[in-house]
Amino acid sequence: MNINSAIKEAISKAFEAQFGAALPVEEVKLQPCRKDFEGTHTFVTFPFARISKKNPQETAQLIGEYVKENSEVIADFNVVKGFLNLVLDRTAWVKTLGAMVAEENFGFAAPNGQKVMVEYSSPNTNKPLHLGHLRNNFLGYSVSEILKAAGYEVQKVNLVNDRGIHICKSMLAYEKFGEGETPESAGIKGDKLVGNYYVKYDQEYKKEIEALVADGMDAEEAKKEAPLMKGAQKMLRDWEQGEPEVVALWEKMNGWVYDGFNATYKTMGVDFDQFYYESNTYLLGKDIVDEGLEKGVFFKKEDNSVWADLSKEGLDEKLVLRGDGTSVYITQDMGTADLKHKDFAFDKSIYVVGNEQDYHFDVLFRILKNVGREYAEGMYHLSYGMVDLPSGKMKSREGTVVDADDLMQEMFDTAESHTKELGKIDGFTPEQATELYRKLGLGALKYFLLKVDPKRRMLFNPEESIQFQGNTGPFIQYTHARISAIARKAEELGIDTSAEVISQVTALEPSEIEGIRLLTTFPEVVAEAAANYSPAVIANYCFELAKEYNRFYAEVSIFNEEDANKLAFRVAFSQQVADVIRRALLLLGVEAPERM
RNA sequence: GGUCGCGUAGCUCAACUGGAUAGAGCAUCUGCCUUCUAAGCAGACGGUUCGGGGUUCGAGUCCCUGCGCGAUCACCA
Repeated sequence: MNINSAIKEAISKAFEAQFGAALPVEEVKLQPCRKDFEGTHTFVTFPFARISKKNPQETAQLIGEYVKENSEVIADFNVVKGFLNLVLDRTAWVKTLGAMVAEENFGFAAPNGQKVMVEYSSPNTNKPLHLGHLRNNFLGYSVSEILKAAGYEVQKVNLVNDRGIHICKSMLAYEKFGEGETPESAGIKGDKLVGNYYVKYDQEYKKEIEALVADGMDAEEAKKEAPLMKGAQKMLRDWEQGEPEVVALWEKMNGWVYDGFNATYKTMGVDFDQFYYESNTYLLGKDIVDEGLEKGVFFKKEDNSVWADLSKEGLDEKLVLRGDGTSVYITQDMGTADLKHKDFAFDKSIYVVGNEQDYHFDVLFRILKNVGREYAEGMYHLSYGMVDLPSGKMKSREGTVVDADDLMQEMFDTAESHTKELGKIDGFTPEQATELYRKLGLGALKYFLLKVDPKRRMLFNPEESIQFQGNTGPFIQYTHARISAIARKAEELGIDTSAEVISQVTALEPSEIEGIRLLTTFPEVVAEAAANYSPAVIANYCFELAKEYNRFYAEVSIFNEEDANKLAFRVAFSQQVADVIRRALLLLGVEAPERM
């Protein structure tokens, strides 16, 4: 039984009976009752006074009288101005819990037949992953899991930026200064090694510019004329021509980077169903340019360059093909969109990309609509804010980035020292302990990055940001571990939590009622998180549920309870909370330990 | 300068999409381990929701305006 729809139906009927007015069930909105009033659900009557033809207070009173009389789930009510507060019947709560326990995967929706593609991560292969990538990856993974839970078929994809001038810079620096170094010989991860040469390139390039300027050259000209810049550009041309030696070097170095990335992805706990590589897609999109010209949505300038005129939509003109016929960034994005749709036939296509590309995606989606791509209606740019450090923005070339591998390792170390300080490591094998530190450290980090609304930019202070108390991943994990201990003990004692037994319970504690009420909202929470592409909704829910459970845990004894029915009910309630916490955390990519 | 986003307790964030007296965590202070895990619980302290107008039964939320911060406005990706 669904308690929320039962209430809504009762209210809808009350409108019919008391006012002869129609109020469809879907239009009945309930909100949680404020703590200072008696009841759990509140119906606000102000918007409906028009329909009832009574003032809000009278409306609330008359509805209250009707539902108390006619609905089995409503035991009592009180009216404060236009607010109708409802007190539900005990047996309704008990049945509700029973129904949740019986339902497999409570809260997750049945398949809705829709397909959604989520693109995230999308790294450059010239440098290692950093803190900003962590937010991207955690977001993309979590949103994918949330969409699955909401009934979608999800395809996670990673569009790897594996070509271009920036890659050539690393390659050139390696060729000039590498002396045949390999990840094995240097003893570092492949992505780190390649990243070092990207930095090396920049250092040497700056030296060349300085030298040229010292010889009297203009600074702007020096940037163009520096041999390293010339060399990188030549290398890019050679690569595009398929020059065997350049391609071989490119393959070798990208191979190192992928080994490094795969290790980092594994540590992060993210995965992909499909990879796209820009080296395969960078020539796509030109057919769409032709198509747009034919349809008259693009126009050609005298130098043969092709443009989209978006001025009528409040934007500017946007170049989609250079005068020499070569592509720009948006050209290949247009082509890749077609490719993705051909591969997966999505109803929705999500791009998890930082907010510095808001304008780019606005333009891209409009162009695709203008050339008649119906699938463009389902495209969405999941734009997230940058992660700033106390020192300001992260700049990879200035070495102020927080490396993803290093940060995760720090988290594991911090989790280890916390756990040891608390003396909670008894009975763990070394392997189990390591596994626990991994779950806790990663849980703290993921939760920290995901609990904030994606579009907000956020501050990350390595010393202070990560805590293990309060509104944190480990707090929620701890709640789960506590309940797991209860479940183990109940198992040992052979507690019978069958529906028959728990339905015999004769009284409920306020914290049990509030806990069950929170549990009933889980399906709506999942749906809301999916609709808003927001893991923060799930995170906040987990915290609220864990907090409420901990209150219950402190106030109510389980195994000292003499009434066997109450005892069984509390065990069942606890297990249901643990189950929802566990599965909600999984939507964030966070694992819930059995012990900690 | 144009466009977009953001501005809530000392700090980090919520606020069910317009509902009641704006809530949590951290920090500070006070209690609670002989009882199922104290990474916990209870309490205190903390607010002109950036300023000013407006819309209505009701505004942190919507509209206008000013201020501040950020992003973007490339034949870069």
